[in-house]
Amino acid sequence: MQLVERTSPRKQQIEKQATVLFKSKGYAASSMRDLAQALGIEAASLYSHIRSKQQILHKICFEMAREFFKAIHKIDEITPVLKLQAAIASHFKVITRHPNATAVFFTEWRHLEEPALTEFLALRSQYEQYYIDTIQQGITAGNFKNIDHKLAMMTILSAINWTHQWYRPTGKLSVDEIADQLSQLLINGLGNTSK
Amino acid sequence: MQLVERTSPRKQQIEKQATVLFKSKGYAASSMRDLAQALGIEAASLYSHIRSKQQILHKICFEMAREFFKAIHKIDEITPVLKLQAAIASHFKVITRHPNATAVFFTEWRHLEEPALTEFLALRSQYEQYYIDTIQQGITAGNFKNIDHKLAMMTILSAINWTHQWYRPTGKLSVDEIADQLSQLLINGLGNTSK
DNA sequence: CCTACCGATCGGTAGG
DNA sequence: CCTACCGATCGGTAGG
Repeated sequence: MQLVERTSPRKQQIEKQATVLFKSKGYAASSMRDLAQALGIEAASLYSHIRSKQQILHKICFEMAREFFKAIHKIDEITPVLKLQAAIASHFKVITRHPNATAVFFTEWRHLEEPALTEFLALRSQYEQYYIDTIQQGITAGNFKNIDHKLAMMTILSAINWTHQWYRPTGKLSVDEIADQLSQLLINGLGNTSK
Repeated sequence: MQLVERTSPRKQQIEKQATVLFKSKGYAASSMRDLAQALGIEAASLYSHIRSKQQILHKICFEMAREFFKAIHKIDEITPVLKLQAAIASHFKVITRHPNATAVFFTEWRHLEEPALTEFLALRSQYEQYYIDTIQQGITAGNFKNIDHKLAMMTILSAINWTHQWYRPTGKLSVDEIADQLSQLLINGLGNTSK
């Protein structure tokens, strides 16, 4: 007796291929015929496994949203500096673990149809609030400069999110080295204060 | 006798409206019928003024590329720190002056057809190289920490580029204040070193 | 998973 | 700037 609804292997395969396709061509420019061809079947056959093109996008976006929230929930640091460092590292690692899905998440979410779009934006705001709060705490505690919270949050998140554009597992820097250098750059700056 | 080829007002109007449309729906999801409707004419009538949908995208992307290069060419600072500060401020100001066109530039360039796409990517690399070189100079001079050049360049540019997502002329921070805080955050970091 | 097909919409042209 | 229209392609369904 199977109580948990499982995703069939074929469905997973379709979703995975769709993720690759959406990433490379964008959601709107990706056709179901492109997707079917990549899988070696007819377009009509896709609909035995999936409901619609939109549903695939929905799944990608909301699964990634969950991954980002999970990353934050694991953080058990107390001081603002350590919290922010941990958040930067965890967020970056979600991107490295799901390079295609996070790329779609970042660039294609706006093709979500209502009410999913509104729900998605609410989740994003909620996530951003964690960073704003942490920055606020750091300013109050005297650890951070008194800088506009939203500007600081946007700067930090955009820097991490942009890694999906250039990070390659085969690059010379390891995942941990990039996470460290990102934290270092964002928290301590590029300037050399020892001189 | 008119030697310089001028863009007719109607053509400009079409391109401006297309920029707004491409920004809000994305290039692929924007139809020429959408564009015509926004202008109160029939889709077929657009082609008296413009050659194709692709040509409009091409113009937007390459005009903005020129704007960004112009911003850099004006910089006459000598020290790496001042050069970088000036570059950040100038780059951000191009975004504030062309909020719609830069949004399309950032998100829709990948819908350029060859050979324009390859040409565009070459321009982008060339532009990025200016930042990499400046960072390299700063490291050599001992002004900057010894951090991966490409990572630093990507972090800086992504932070500035992302401003198009949240900057509003009606916000509480002025253009100069944002430029200052961005430079401050990227060069000196969020951390409060005075404590 | 296929064949056959639907109505809708696409970018663009002909000709005025 | 319009009417009329082209061939191509779209997401998706019916029925097996």
